[in-house]
Amino acid sequence: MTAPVGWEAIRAEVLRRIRVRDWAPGAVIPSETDLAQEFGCARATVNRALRDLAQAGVLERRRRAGTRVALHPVRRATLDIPVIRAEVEARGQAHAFRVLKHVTALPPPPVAARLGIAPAAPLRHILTLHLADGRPFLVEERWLNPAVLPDPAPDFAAMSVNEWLVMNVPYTSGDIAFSAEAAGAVEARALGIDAGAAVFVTDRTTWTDGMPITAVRLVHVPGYRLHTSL
Amino acid sequence: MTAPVGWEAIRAEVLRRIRVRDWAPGAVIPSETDLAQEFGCARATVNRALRDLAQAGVLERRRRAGTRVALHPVRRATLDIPVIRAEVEARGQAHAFRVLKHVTALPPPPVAARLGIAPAAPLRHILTLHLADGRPFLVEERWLNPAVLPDPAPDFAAMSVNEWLVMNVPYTSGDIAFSAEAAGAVEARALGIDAGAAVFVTDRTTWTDGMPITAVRLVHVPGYRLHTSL
DNA sequence: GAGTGGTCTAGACCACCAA
DNA sequence: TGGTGGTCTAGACCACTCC
Repeated sequence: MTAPVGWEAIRAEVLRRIRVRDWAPGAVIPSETDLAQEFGCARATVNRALRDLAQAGVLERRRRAGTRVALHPVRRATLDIPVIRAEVEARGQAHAFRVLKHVTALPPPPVAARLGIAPAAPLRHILTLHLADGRPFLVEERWLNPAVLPDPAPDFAAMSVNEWLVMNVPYTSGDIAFSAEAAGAVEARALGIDAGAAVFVTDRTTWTDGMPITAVRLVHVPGYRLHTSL
Repeated sequence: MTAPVGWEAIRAEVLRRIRVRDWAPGAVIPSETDLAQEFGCARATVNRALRDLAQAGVLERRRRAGTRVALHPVRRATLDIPVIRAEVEARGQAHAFRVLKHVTALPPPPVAARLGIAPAAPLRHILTLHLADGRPFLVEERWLNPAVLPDPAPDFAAMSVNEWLVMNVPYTSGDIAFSAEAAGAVEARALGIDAGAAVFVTDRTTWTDGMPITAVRLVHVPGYRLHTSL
């Protein structure tokens, strides 16, 4: 065997051994120390390769117990979630948006529950239609915690809420859910489609340091596909 | 300032400086060497923290050019894609499946194109209904390259194709697309829903070393949600 | 050419946890 | 309690690329 050089080569070699069943699913593989000796490199280099594979879901590592080949190989894919404007422009289309509605109101109970706030706390309710080359792209329905807004509130007609938040309240934690739903009347009219058409929906809720920021629901135009690679 | 200890503390401190606009989007931050000196740690530790943030999409790093705060903060989420059986069992439900159809046939041109093979090459065409607690969960329509099957072909009535592939053809590369569609007649009948209902669809194509393995289309029962966190 | 990040080394200490 | 992975160090060389 030619000795692998570099942590990527070691990763490739480890993958090869898994593929050819040299190391079977569930089996413990040699320790970092042993592999470093076999490959003729420092343990840190082996560590780098194995850590990468563990993050990818191929290996499971536990102190003392050692490193095992994952029994139920969970494929882990990464999704890029860009600003809507960037997503449209990445398709080579021109982005524009129109604020359809902007009020302060009480959120419906499910939204309040998702954000973890009292249902009696009023939030900004903003409905935005995003356009790609002038054609409807998606409807953004957002409930926004007014506490994150500066005193002279930003002009959401100039910069979309989506973009303002990303630029001004960075790195929040949150969760996302994707689903397929039948378009409601409001969304259908905004998107120019028939009510009841199958639409791709993204529900996102974000916090920063435990403070709820926003709950947003993106209703994409029919035909939208969310892509990624393994 | 209390000196951060450990690469995670350094990552947190860097994030804090970005959040408070100490380092603005697009701006170049100090070099690893400088930060290591400031934090009183080795450069490798700073490197670990910055590399992690770059992978998360918060920073952009280029040799010689230095490290910049990302201008268009792309959120990067990771999706876990388990075996269907594991996904059902993770909900605390019992998994079962029925093979509805299993033939050798020519794939429709779009499928052949996606796999990158000649349209005249026959593939296995397998339609499987997956059940959760006895109720329809999803329909799996798969086109499978027969070249990956061993000579006594596995018994897909005992182990689903999905699971057999994951256990026997590990770590392929591929791509995934998610979309919302109106249920077709066949899928609707199998899932026990009305044709035209909005269904969540996963399209996955996988290769190994450039050899096409399979193209699969998962049609989920209405109400299915794909979850992840940021 | 010079300065950046990318990587590797040889060694060390520590947290954890199965035996 | 010993062996494992997790991390850190201080130093080094290299690849890349902007100037």
